[in-house]
Amino acid sequence: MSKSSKTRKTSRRSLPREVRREQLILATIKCIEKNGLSGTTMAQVTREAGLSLGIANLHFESKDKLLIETLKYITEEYNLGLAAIMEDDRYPTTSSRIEAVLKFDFSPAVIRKDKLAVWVAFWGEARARPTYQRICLRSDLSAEDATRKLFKAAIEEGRYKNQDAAILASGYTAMIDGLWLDLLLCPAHLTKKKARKVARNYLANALPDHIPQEP
Amino acid sequence: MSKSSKTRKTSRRSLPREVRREQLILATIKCIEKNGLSGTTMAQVTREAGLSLGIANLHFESKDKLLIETLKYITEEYNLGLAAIMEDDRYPTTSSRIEAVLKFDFSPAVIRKDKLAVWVAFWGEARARPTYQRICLRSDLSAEDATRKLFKAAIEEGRYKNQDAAILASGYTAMIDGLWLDLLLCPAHLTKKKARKVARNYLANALPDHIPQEP
DNA sequence: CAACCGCGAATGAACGATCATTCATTTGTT
DNA sequence: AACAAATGAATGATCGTTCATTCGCGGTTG
Repeated sequence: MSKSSKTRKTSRRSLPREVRREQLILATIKCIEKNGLSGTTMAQVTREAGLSLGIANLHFESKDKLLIETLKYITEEYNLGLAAIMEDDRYPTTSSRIEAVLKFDFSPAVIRKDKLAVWVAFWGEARARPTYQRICLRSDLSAEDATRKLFKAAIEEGRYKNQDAAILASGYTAMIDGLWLDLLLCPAHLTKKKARKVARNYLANALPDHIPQEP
Repeated sequence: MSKSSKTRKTSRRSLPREVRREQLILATIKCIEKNGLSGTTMAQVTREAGLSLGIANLHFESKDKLLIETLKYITEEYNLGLAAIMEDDRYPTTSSRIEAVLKFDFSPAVIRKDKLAVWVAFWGEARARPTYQRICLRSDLSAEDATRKLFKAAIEEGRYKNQDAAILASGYTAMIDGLWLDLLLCPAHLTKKKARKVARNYLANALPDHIPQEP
């Protein structure tokens, strides 16, 4: 009871702009998971958030802006997580850093169904919406850039024959996207554990001295 | 008189049901490429086809049915192409058959932008639409089943260590999906040639005695 | 401490735009 | 002439957006 001084929030009507915006973005993610992007309406989003119809247009200018902020929310969260691994100096070896990326890409927070559904939904509309495409592209290039640096270091350390860091990075990025898609579309056929094994097998075949087949 | 004389090239107004249906499906593919799935309207589809507004509801029962038939059109075309390679007895070796699959997956007919746009658009809505999901799933499992058989044969021939046909097939399918996505979203960054090299590198690392790094 | 007030956040009914669908009518084929 | 295919204006439903109104909060006053 006395633990928190903010327990009187229940009947509060006004909240800071940033709090409302995040409430609405989280509600949008849930709606996209349940109804798809084309089935997501302002009425559903605001009802999911437990707020009134007009509030989304109050804090975001339009539905389009709300969707764009939702996409940014998801991509930035992922890219920040990846950047944290790249900049963390507690990894002593290239090998351990690659292992960390592999673990991160299949961590519960990343492969949550609702977030995967948002990625895939925006991919589907990106070609027709330049803004979506730009955000997806930036995120994709950022992730590929990070892994390319890692693979380049590994290739130099291991003197692997026939390996090209750019090719490996493109392949790894594509495989992660494809595995996320399959986790979403065929969860009964592709488990999280198997997906991780598939990705590990790819890296283990390319960089055998850095990544073992079994962890 | 005789029914065989269909060669009347006059600007017929009436055409067989199946011709009309295909005209509309092809127009739908173009519309999805240009406007996305949520931006595709009956008015746009019928205008793209050069026909009147009401004709889509005449030959398909509803917009939903038209979209489902469009998805089936794309997935069946792909799966038939893959099945043709699997059943063609002119391939003397497992190796040559895998090469044929690799070539097929990046052939001009398969990676045409409009068709890739349709794949990705339906992936984005599949989670919210059981019918879409079922069609995508069936196609995915069919493709994975074919490649798994190929990889199983290769593994037995080559006595590779640490390779699992099911894992390889899941990885190959995921990578192809991911590369198609990147070809669509970042054509400036990932060329067709590079994408093919990425996929080849994956198989060459896993099955070095069957697939060379360079063709 | 209590009563009051003004500001701005929040609300939701109403509006207008968009779109799938229908069907009476037109037009081509046999 | 009889039939079927094709047309497109009209219809009704859905949804994003607006804005007059409501209501809670922090500050002020007595």
